[in-house]
Amino acid sequence: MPELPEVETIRRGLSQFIINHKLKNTEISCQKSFIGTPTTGVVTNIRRFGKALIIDLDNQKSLMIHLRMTGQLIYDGEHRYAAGHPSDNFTANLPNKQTRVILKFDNGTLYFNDQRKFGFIKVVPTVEIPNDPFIKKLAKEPWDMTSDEFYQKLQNHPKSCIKATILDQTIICGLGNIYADEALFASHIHPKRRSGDITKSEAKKLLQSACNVMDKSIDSGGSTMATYVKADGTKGDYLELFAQVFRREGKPCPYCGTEITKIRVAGRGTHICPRCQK
DNA sequence: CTAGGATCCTGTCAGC
DNA sequence: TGCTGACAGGATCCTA
Repeated sequence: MPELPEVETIRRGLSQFIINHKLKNTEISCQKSFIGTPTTGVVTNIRRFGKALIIDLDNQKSLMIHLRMTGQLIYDGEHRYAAGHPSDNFTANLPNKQTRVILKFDNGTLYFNDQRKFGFIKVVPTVEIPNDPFIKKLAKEPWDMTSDEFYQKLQNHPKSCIKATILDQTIICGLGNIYADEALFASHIHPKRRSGDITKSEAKKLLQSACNVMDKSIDSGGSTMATYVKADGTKGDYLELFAQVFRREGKPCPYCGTEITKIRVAGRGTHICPRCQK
């Protein structure tokens, strides 16, 4: 998905458009994508827990949205605001084949598109959000965790490789495949290292790197979206703004010039500088 | 309990 | 052209 920075970007953007506006109607074209009974109400707040987005309504209900791998939220009203899995849908005429749910507001329409149907929108009583099985299990986000705490968590999974460990949302929350690779590269840690072999100072560096790469992405989120909104259909390459290794296999490492390679770790495509990351 | 692999689903791309 | 397999910005379930 859309990892934490993308969801935060969506949260900030959507807040501008739909807070204090009424959700009037829901159209569902894929049952799997919508859990619970559609509801109506005025949006009072938009929150985020890790990669989950929560839209609170004034009727004690909330919409919990998880985009998983290919989810997108595209708001179309006076302005268009699109975020999530990048694709031509950001500027396409909607709804289209990948539109799974349409939320109609009094001032515009929010399209939930999701190619692979892994994501969902779920109606939950607002008070029950903290008890939702997914929300409940989430660990702290990197900014809220001390490096000692993080180090201890790694020690609890000594035999798991470090990449798998930091992708686990119950251990540290927010990183996905891109930011995991970027954070490991910035810390000069090879993704296949056993978590138990990570030293205290490496853990500290990794935690800081996780904060840094996601901060940087969140900071550029606004301009990224502006690029996509352009009427001429110009596509902003979101990754170019900050990625040092992700999807850069065959290109030189920005530090040492060694060719970046792509390997498989924890079942995921993984990008490393074979020289910088040991 | 852990760690790793299969799985959900659609679409695209490389290789024959 | 058409087919096939691999793979994809995530998380869960199953197995050993």
